[in-house]
Amino acid sequence: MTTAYSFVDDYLAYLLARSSHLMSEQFHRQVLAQGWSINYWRVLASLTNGDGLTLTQLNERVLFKQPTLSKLVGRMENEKLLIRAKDGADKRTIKIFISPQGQTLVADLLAQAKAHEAKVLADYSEEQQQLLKSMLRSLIVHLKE
Amino acid sequence: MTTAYSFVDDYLAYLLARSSHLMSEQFHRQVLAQGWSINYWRVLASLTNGDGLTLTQLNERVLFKQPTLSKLVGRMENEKLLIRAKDGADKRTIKIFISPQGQTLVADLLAQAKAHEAKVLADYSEEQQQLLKSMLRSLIVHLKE
DNA sequence: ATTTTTTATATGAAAACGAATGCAATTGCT
DNA sequence: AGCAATTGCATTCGTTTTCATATAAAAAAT
Repeated sequence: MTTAYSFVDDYLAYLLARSSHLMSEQFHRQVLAQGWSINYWRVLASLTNGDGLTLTQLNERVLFKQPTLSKLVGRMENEKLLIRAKDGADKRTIKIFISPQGQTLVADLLAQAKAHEAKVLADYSEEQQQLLKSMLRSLIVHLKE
Repeated sequence: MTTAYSFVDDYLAYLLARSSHLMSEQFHRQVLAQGWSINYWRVLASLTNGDGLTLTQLNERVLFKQPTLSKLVGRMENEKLLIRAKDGADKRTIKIFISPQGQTLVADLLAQAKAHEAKVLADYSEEQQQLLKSMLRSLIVHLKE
């Protein structure tokens, strides 16, 4: 018998939720302390890789509900962090880009995020770090079916 | 060079958030389809192991903000899923128990949750499952400092 | 033994969220 | 081509969340 754990401590969904929560919380305090919102950070970080995403594409990465993101993007556009542009091909979609102001902000936050991650993972070997990440990537692919 | 990933795909906080989100979302749909709220499930699941937790103890497990949980517990008490009792020792604290109605509900949901987890993890070996979980437990302990 | 600080919970006002819905553009059917 | 079904995004409105704060009890300090 090796059931020394309570239900949640052996329940994958909970272990993921809890580790995610703790990991993000630490960094979020940093972001908040600089006067920025966590949601802003999440949107900007999700936009860094490409040249613009539609709202739907962005929503898939940023893990919000569509009305939430729609309003959030509106606010961020008002604050000149994003640019919303109609895309030629499909007239229903909008394409969302990071503005120059957004770029400087996100560059700063990205550096901080990497530094935070490095600090958290400092006690783990490179192999362990890559193993954990690759297991999570595998799980994500698996869950997307 | 092995940088085939965008920032977020190599960022642990994101991998955790995304896998957590996907893992929970599937089960949450089941819960919602039965007319129950996700937050109810989370509270009940977090209460299964002991004989009552104080609000603060419960809050640490359930990952909400304190006022959120306070009101949530109030609602759940109104719906006879929980029992709030003043604890003798410290007159400030309340102790929260699952009611008989709550017990039958949570027993049902627990079985479903375990079945869901088993289904998701079916393609992974027992060793892989335990490795992933133990890595997450380690990370959680590490993040709590 | 007071006073101060900290801890545990509750609550009110304001903000955010999300389900439902609306509208417009696109795709699929026949 | 014409009509139905679907997709992409915005908005409304009831509910939930949360920040700030209140209250009361316990612990710490003096």
